[in-house]
Amino acid sequence: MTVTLADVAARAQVSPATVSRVLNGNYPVAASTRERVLRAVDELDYVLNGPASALAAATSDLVGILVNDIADPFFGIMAGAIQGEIGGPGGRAGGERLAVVCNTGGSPERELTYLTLLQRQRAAAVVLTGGAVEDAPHAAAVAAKLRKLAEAGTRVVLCGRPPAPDTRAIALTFDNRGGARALTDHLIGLGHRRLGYIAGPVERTTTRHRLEGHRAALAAAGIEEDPRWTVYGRYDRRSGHEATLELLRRDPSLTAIVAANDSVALGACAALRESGLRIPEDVSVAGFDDLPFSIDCVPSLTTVRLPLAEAGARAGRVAMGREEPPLGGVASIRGELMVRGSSGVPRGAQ
Amino acid sequence: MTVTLADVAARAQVSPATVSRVLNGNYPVAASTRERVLRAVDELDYVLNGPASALAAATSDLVGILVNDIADPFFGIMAGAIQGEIGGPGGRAGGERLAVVCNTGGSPERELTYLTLLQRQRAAAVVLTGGAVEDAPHAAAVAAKLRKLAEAGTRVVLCGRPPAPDTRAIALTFDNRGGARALTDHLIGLGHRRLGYIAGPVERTTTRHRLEGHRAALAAAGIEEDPRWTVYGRYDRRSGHEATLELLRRDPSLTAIVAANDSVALGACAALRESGLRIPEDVSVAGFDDLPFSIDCVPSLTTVRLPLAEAGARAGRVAMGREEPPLGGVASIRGELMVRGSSGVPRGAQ
DNA sequence: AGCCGCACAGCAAGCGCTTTCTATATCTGT
DNA sequence: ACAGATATAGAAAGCGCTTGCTGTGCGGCT
Repeated sequence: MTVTLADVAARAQVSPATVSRVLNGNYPVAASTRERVLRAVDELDYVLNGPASALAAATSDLVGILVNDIADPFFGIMAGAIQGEIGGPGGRAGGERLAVVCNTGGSPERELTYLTLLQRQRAAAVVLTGGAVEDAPHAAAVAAKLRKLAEAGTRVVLCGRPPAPDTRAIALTFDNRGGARALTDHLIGLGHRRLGYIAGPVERTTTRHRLEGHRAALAAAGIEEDPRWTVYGRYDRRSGHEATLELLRRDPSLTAIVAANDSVALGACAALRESGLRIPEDVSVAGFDDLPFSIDCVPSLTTVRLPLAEAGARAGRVAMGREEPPLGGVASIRGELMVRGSSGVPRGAQ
Repeated sequence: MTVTLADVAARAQVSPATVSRVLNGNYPVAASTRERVLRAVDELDYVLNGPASALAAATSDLVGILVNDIADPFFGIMAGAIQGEIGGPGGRAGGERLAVVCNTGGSPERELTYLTLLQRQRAAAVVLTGGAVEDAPHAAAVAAKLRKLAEAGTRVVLCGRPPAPDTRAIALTFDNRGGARALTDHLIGLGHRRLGYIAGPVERTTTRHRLEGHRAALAAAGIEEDPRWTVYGRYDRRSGHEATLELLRRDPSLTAIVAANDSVALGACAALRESGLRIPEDVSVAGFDDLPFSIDCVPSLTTVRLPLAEAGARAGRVAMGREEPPLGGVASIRGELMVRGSSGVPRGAQ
């Protein structure tokens, strides 16, 4: 039925062992023999049996990439960059590895199940992207899983995610706090004193860190925050739209709205416009991440650029052991404030 | 070192066979025994060895999803929907399958290599999304691969991709031609007579079909097309930006620009604005796909909505054998014209 | 000339699981 | 109470590959 190593061996008149060695190229084989084998492989259209190979060699060429939302370019860009370095077909790496991205949908259980599935497949490496969920039991479960993966020889890298203590996982973390701080500092510098904040889901680290940075800026400027100024939502445009209307209802005198990310900011812009408010004359808007579309918004979005592709590439290289992990296993990656058209001097402050 | 089935069996005082049956749940096992086994599994923290299992059972629980560009929401949305139905962890499907998305970057070789890799892993199913490359040798190679996959028992589904003849692959195709026709008809109906077209990469089916629809509309209206009105590019905003400037240079009297997709349209809008042209007063713009951000553009984008999530979900179900494939193995999925703010009556036509 | 070492090739023992076939209780019906 | 059916557990034969160890022939060395 299906062609096996033995068939190839028979055809090439060599032993299965030799065929295996030709295919893996990690053992001396005479050129003439090699050629004969390769010809047989070709003629028979032989395809290695991955599971069998993985079983015998006790390793696999699978690399898992976990993302929260595959439809969100934030993750797509990172995943693409990681995959580019993993090798995958065409990657600059030699060995062919199957980089697979797994969509957790932000659900802790799914995350855990995927990790188990990857563990089951004896994945060569795993990269977890995006913020973690701040639920103690879950965090512990994930940490335990990561520890176990590491023990089994799977390299674990966190990309854009806070370090996981007591784990051998390498962490490339985004400095969300610092970026948010710089962003709000900028707004305050323009003269804003009443700033609404549209946060992401409460339980996520990213949400908390960005909010903390925002609040640190307020505190530093001596602005007392009104609890009505913060609304929690999701990381999508719809959430930004709804939250903005809510914010406007609570305090129509807001002069700026800081969004959890660019998509949310986009929704916020739409809501403001529908409410008859001009950006930035009436209300300034700021996003986070600097996704490709941000520059094309009208007005273009003031935001914090996160080097997603670079971070992903680095994570990929580290996962493949092609780059030294940062000292201490943790690196903080800074964002860059991008001041654009959506932020301006508040009305009245001239 | 690592815990195996045998260890669990020993601990539960049963045979390995019994443990396997408990885990797979496809053979009667007494409740008391099952419980004992499960307890042992738990205590030992046993994780099944995927490769070994796949080897013995001659099937795997891997499902491959091929996308052209993982950073593009067009693919992200489809991939997410497919994955949702594949089961994956948390999916409504019971069995846990590892849905993996592979990023081909639009490269034919990568596509082929990924297919081989999936064949090597004995994937349970493969879903190919997005347009195909119109290169005869490559198309033949892909068709051969798909045939081989199908022979090996892998279910093959094409989602948003033209049918592959001589293949058992199920195809859910987008009616790009029809959608483009409707879109340009709309523009012509508004009074436009000089329309620029920003196409995608030349060699892609999607590009050709959309362009054909556009031209069919022109022909039906008796408009003779000027070759200067078409520029080929890529499916991203940058390409739209550049192409628009080029179009404007070639013929400043254009009153409308039809873009290959929404991202391209976004870039086109930016270029027009930079050129001091108003949308739609001076130039109308139209996109394709209706990605989430399209409605938030300023003005909001006239485009053709493609039911990406629905199509993906359906493809996923078909791939899992949970839904009957369409008659003849091919279904055409229509888009819906979304008339919004970016298209209007051309200047002078009042 | 004779011996050692090297460069290859083959043997065979698993890797950890699934599954067919077989064995042993435990029922069921009359 | 006994034959036949039923339910459940085990033995063992692989699945297709990798790899440590064992041959074998050859050139180079003294």
